[in-house]
Amino acid sequence: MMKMFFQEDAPQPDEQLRIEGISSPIAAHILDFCDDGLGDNLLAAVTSTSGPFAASSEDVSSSSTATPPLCSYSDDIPEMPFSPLPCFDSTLSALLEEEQNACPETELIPPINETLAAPGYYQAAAGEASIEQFGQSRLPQSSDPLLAMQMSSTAPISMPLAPGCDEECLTAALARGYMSLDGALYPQTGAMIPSYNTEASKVGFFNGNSANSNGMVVLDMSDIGEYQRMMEGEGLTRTYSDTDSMKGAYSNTAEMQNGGNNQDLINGCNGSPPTLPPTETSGLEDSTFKVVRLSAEQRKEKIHRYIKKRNERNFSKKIKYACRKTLADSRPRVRGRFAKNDELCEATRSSSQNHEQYGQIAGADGENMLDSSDILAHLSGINNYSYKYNCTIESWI
DNA sequence: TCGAAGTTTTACGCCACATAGCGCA
DNA sequence: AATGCGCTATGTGGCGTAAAACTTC
Repeated sequence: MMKMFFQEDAPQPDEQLRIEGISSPIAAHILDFCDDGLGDNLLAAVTSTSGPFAASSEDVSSSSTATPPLCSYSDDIPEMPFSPLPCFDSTLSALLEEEQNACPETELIPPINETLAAPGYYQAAAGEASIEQFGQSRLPQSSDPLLAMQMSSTAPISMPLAPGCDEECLTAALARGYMSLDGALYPQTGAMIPSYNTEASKVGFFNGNSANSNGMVVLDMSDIGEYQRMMEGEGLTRTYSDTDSMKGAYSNTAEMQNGGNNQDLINGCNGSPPTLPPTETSGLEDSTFKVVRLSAEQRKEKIHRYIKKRNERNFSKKIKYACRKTLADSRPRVRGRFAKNDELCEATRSSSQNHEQYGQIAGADGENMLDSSDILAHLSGINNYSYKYNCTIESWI
């Protein structure tokens, strides 16, 4: 039934991608079950925060290349293709959790981007192996003054927030530590990014006020929450409803809506220095931003709730029926496929006959005599097959 | 810069059969 | 209402393979 559904009823992947105007299969996958308004928000999040993936292949034709823009920080840092997944996943995770609470059937839906969302991924996130996953969050190590200025508090590198991305998204991203805290959120503190430090569970934290030459402070992931609390206590927390902060980060409304060179602003890269908005028109004045300023207590509660949910996640494959798994594990296989019991019995009998003949021949001198386990080894799944199919054993006895 | 060739990665179908779930008597 | 029977759909894991993605020349 499922096959019939997918093959006959459901749009083909490519077709659906064209329909949805999404170039990313993952994004299309997400939209499959997010068509109740949430999908709109998600789509908005994708289109506004991840420019390269925002348009379909047709739309991309207007640009010079369909490939994501590459960051050119400095010579000693390899260029990394931009990927919208981490931030998007962070946003999505928070959104989906709410959806799952509302709709139990989502349990049957495979989790999106499990790898990125898996708890263990955080351990690797700070390592080099996974750094490209967060390419959009990398900050330049260049000595370019302009880029350095981008890293400072006065000219923050900010993550433009998608219309419809609510506070939950924000706290989710904050809790994961992959969304910039700079600019729109924490203009005085600098951007938090995954560091190049290979130590697990640590993130680099750029602090414009730091005495460190790089202005970078390394925090444990567990410290992020503490940092959040600290900032709340200092009254420095700003939501993205704060128009002042957003002005510095994103004052060009048209640019926001177009998605335009969002990545340029985010990364301060893409080969050329980011273009600072020429006007002071705040995009937050747009009616699409309907946000509520939360109190420190509410914010803390949301973050705590998110972290709690995250920790309670089960990212491993869900086995609905353990008995079926046991059976499947013990079921005989032929080239990976389940084999009939009769076929196995016949094959075993045949093997046993050959074994008997071969044993008579090779066993004369005691050499080259095959052990019964060698024959059994040719039958996939035979190791666990003795629970029921005793015929194979009996045939040798 | 482009294209061909080769390599690697990813996604999915296939298989048998116990079992859940349903309708019917 | 409870029980038994028959039928169908579902779920389970490892392997092969096509397709996609990537690399090299």
